[in-house]
Amino acid sequence: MRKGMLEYCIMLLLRHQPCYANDIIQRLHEAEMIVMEGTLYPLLSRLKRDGILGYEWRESTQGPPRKYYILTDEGQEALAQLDANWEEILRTVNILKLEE
Amino acid sequence: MRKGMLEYCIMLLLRHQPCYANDIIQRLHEAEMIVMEGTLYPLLSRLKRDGILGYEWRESTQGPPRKYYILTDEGQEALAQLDANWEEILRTVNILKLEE
DNA sequence: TTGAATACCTTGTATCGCAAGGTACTGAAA
DNA sequence: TTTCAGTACCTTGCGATACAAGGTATTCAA
Repeated sequence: MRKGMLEYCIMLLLRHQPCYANDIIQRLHEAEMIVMEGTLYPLLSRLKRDGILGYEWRESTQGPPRKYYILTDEGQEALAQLDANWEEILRTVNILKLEE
Repeated sequence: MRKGMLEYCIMLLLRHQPCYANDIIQRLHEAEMIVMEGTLYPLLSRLKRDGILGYEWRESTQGPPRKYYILTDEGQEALAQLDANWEEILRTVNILKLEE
């Protein structure tokens, strides 16, 4: 059921501050959503390719450098559309739950 | 984004009264969710095969007989689980939307 | 210089939803 | 009585998403 929600959640997460993959996994985990590495990396690459996300390399104190992703302006517009979709799904489920 | 939501919505719809395919399409449409025939029929067949749904044939005043589906007892239990999943997704999105 | 930790990425598989097309029953018009 | 439009059910092929498993590369300390 979480299918398709991941992209929305990641865009919400990256709308204000940049994160690299392990940040994202951890912060989603804190928000009670589990995501696998093998799911996340291809998704980030796709969103970058589509212009939704940008990234910059940053040095790490320990280990190799990290790719910090953040939402682009185009991504902000796409996020507004997803917000609308989410509201629609909320309405649908609420209507169905209230029906007898 | 609606991926995986369809199954939940259909189970909500069939928890109280039986419907056949066109009923389901129309009632989901009223709840602002569009679903195609080619999506619905395989999904109903799968849920039947998994014991989530049952059906009975009913004569129609016009046209061929209809398959009226309804949620089984096992389906009610599965629905309770999906309700819990849905609440979790609500929590996740709310947490992410409130973050700065 | 070797190994553990960290980080990024790829490949193969399963599932879901859609578009397109097909089968079958009914009743009314030609 | 034959034909046709309407209704209802179903299948096949395709693209997209998520996961499991495995692979590559960098860093630092033993």
